[in-house]
Amino acid sequence: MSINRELSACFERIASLLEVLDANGFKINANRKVARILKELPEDLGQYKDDRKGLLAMDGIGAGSADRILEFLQTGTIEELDRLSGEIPEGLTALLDVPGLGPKTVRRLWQEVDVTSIEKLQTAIADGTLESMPRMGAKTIANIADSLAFMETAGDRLGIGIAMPVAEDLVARLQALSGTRQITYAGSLRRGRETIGDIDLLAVTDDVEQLSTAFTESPEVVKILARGETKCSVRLEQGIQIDLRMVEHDAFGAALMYFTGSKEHNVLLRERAIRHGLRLNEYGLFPEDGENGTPQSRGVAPTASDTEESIYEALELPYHPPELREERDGIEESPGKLVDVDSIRAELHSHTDASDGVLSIRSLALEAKARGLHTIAVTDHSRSSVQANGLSEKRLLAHIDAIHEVDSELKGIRVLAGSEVDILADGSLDYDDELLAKLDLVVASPHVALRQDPAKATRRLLQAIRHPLVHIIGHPTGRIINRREGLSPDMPKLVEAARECDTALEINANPLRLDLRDTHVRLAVDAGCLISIDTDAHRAEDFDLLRYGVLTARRGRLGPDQCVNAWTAKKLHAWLESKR
DNA sequence: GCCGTTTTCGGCCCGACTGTTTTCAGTCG
Repeated sequence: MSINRELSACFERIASLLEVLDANGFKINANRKVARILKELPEDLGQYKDDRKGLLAMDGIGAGSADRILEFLQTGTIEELDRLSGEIPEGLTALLDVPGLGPKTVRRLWQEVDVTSIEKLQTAIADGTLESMPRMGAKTIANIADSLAFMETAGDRLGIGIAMPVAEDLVARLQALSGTRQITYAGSLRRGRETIGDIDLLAVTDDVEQLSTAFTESPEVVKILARGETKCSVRLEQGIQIDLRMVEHDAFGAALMYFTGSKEHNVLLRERAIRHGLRLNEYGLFPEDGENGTPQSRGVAPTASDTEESIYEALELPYHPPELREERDGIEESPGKLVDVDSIRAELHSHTDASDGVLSIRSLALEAKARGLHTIAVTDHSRSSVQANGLSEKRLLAHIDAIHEVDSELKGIRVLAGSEVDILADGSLDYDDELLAKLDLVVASPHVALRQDPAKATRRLLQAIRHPLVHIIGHPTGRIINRREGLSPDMPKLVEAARECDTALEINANPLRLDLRDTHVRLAVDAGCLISIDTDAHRAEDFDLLRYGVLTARRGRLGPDQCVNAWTAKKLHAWLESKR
């Protein structure tokens, strides 16, 4: 585990321990916030060992946290964490992960019936101990038992590539109901996060009963978690939780903003509203009149509510697209122009049946042309990728000729001869320079030795970035979401070298990869680095994965000027030519 | 614990639903 994740886990644990000890809620939140900051930090925390000022410069890290981070970097432990851990039984905080159990209940379980672990909780349910507790009725106990059973089967957060089709399918079906006027997904899915905890739907309907019934009785629903006047919540067989909120048409913008989040973004907006003498909730932005009760219930007319744009405007803020509503995104800075799916005109990383794809060169090119691209690069695997049927030098030479032949036959699209060349463990490339120079485009990617230590990985990738014949570094870390952590190179160093050498870093759009990840993209964009968004297509439908790469790019604030795939054919080809 | 466009002290977002109670605490997002 990287030092960043390790430290983040320490602060997360401190927060949980404080929570069970019933400490000040703001103090708990402050620790959680530090945990999130450290988890997302793109650079290695090790470099802050003697840099207290650098730590304090991060928004959300104060003197207390800075000192604890330094303590950990210098001694490997945090005294406060050890002390808190000593006050609380070992397995107790694990109970906080049980849906429906919060700190108050966990504390009561511990102090009243000596339940201090998941195992003891199961026993206490089975032998009836739980029933002896006040305010612990049959329904509550049944819900806890159900949550425990659910936890045994539920795995990691859902990848966006799984969640998006589920959400779109459900939205389409509910949209078709006669009473549904408007329905869309919100939450982290709309923000384009790489993984999703649950799916949030937001709807305007003339028939609450019809929509609620259709939703809760969908065939894939295995449990109804809640069903109220404005909110329903269900769990699907895949273990996905889906919340449906029903709102009035006039409040759709406020509700969409609220349920899109992030929570932290909402808090920033609300705090700003208060400073402007306003009050923001999911029903609208209201003037603050000092009266008790919610403004919507008292019939106060909102200053803005029907669209997100109108609310940002009323708060005198630039509009923030959903992808830029994370805690790390300030609210005052204008996001500027971002890439979108329509602005992508070139695919620079794709495979044919010559290696591990399924399409012929010609079919692949026609697929690209049908999608309005002006350029497609065929980049089959190199010789070391035996598992992917990588091409020997001899096969590659013949392949180059075959690609150029298709290029000369097809009108309306340029078909480039490229290769996805392995970056070997020592940083050298899988073909010699003479052969690489014959290619129109070289994508260099790591496929093996993905557990290298960070220093080695950094040297390895720097060597590839600086190679004069390399255009793009493909999926730079090699991570697979939820399955493989991949390399942890010193990203600021890579980004700096990439900028100097005019080498692009790839956002691999495959939802299992999304590599570069959003925080790395941001770092690269800020450094002035070139970025390539590619689908790594192995079959026709893979071209549709582009959207996930674009979402990640937008989360990193990538504009069309720095995205080589958004360039005109002339500009793109000139850049490729400059490395020949 | 963090922070400052009235503050270095005193704030720190807001509402829905559930279950167990007879008016609300706890949890969640």
